[in-house]
Amino acid sequence: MGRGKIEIKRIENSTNRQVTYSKRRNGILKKAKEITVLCDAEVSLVIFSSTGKMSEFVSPSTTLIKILDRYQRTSGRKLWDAKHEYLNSEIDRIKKENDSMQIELRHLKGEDLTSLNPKELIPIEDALQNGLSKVRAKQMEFWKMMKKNDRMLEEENKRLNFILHQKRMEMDGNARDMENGYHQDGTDYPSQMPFTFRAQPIQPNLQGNK
Amino acid sequence: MGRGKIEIKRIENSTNRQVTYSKRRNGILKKAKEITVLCDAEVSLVIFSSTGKMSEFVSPSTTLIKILDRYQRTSGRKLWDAKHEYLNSEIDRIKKENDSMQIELRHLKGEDLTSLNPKELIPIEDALQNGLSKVRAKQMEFWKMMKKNDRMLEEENKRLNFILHQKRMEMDGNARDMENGYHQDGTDYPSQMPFTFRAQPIQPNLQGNK
DNA sequence: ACCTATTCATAATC
DNA sequence: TGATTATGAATAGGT
Repeated sequence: MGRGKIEIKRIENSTNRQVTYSKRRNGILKKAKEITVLCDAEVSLVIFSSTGKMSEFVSPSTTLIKILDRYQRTSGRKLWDAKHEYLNSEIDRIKKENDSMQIELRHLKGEDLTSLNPKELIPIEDALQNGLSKVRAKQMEFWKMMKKNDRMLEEENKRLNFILHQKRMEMDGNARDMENGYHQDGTDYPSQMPFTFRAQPIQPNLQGNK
Repeated sequence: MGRGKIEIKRIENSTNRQVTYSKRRNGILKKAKEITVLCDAEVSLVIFSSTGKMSEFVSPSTTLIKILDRYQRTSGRKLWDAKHEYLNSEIDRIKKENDSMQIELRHLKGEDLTSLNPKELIPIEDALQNGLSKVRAKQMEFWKMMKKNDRMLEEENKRLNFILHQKRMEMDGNARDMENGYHQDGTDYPSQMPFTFRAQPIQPNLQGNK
């Protein structure tokens, strides 16, 4: 294609070579784009000219890294070294751990039981029973704490009401005094404030941390 | 180029797409070879078809790894490190998943409950209750199956005993015949073995699979 | 997988 | 470099 046929061998004239390079590089890039669109293929293309200039194309649906990853998996050849192998093995290890936990969780939730035989159901039942009693013990604990707290609040309430009542009585007395012309400023007020208003609510960790 | 112009967009007909893919892939590979020879460029080309088949070309003067190394140096973009980071983030992600599952498991087993408040205990209790009832339903299922099996075995037993009894009667008859001078060697011994010893237990899948 | 009309890429030239 | 164009290559559609 072109004004004449050319042999496929190194173009000796460097200018010519350079020109041909540009044209053909564009051609290949175009073709690469086209095949990705037409055939939804995944392409990665990296070209270095003889002068060291780089051109690249990667299908928009992916990345060079993903393609190289897939390359390794498909071809079996390794591009990355020990570090990556280590990380990969680590991922495998954790994933396995994950899977077994998932299975255990499922079983505890009563899912996927069909694959189990009666002997295997026993420890699951035990675990559930045990967990349930522990959870309920905890709830009981909370319950008792709340009840205790309730009682204390009630008592406190009574006490406050009592004090309040007394206070009212005093005030009535003062008011009568004032009417009788006897005056005094309120500097003694703070000491008259009931203790309980300063007390912190008695909740040993009822809300939990979190 | 071709019998008609085509738009550059995904070819919907899959057969057609596959055919076009093959043709164009060959075209690109050829062009890649040509440019390396004509312009002594370095090319790496990796293509995955939509069906997952891989094709590759790397200039003979080099290797994919060398090209990728050069890619990193030239573009400044990191391939190995990026891969590294990706793997690390993946590990983090899975580990987090792991942790949350572990916590859930612990809670279901009644451990680490101190960090929870009463409201958080409810769904755990529910899950346990639910799991327990499912596990017990499964056990009940097994139980029924076993009982049914038992009944069948019992009936079978009765039947066999009956047959055995009949057999003995017959034999007694024979024995009397023999005592009357009618002899025969002991080849019939096996038939004297109670049938029941040969009967296979009827277990419709009691062990489950696995 | 092969065929061929057609479109496309590009070598040569300016 | 960039544009032009004659020519060979690539390939779409059909068999």
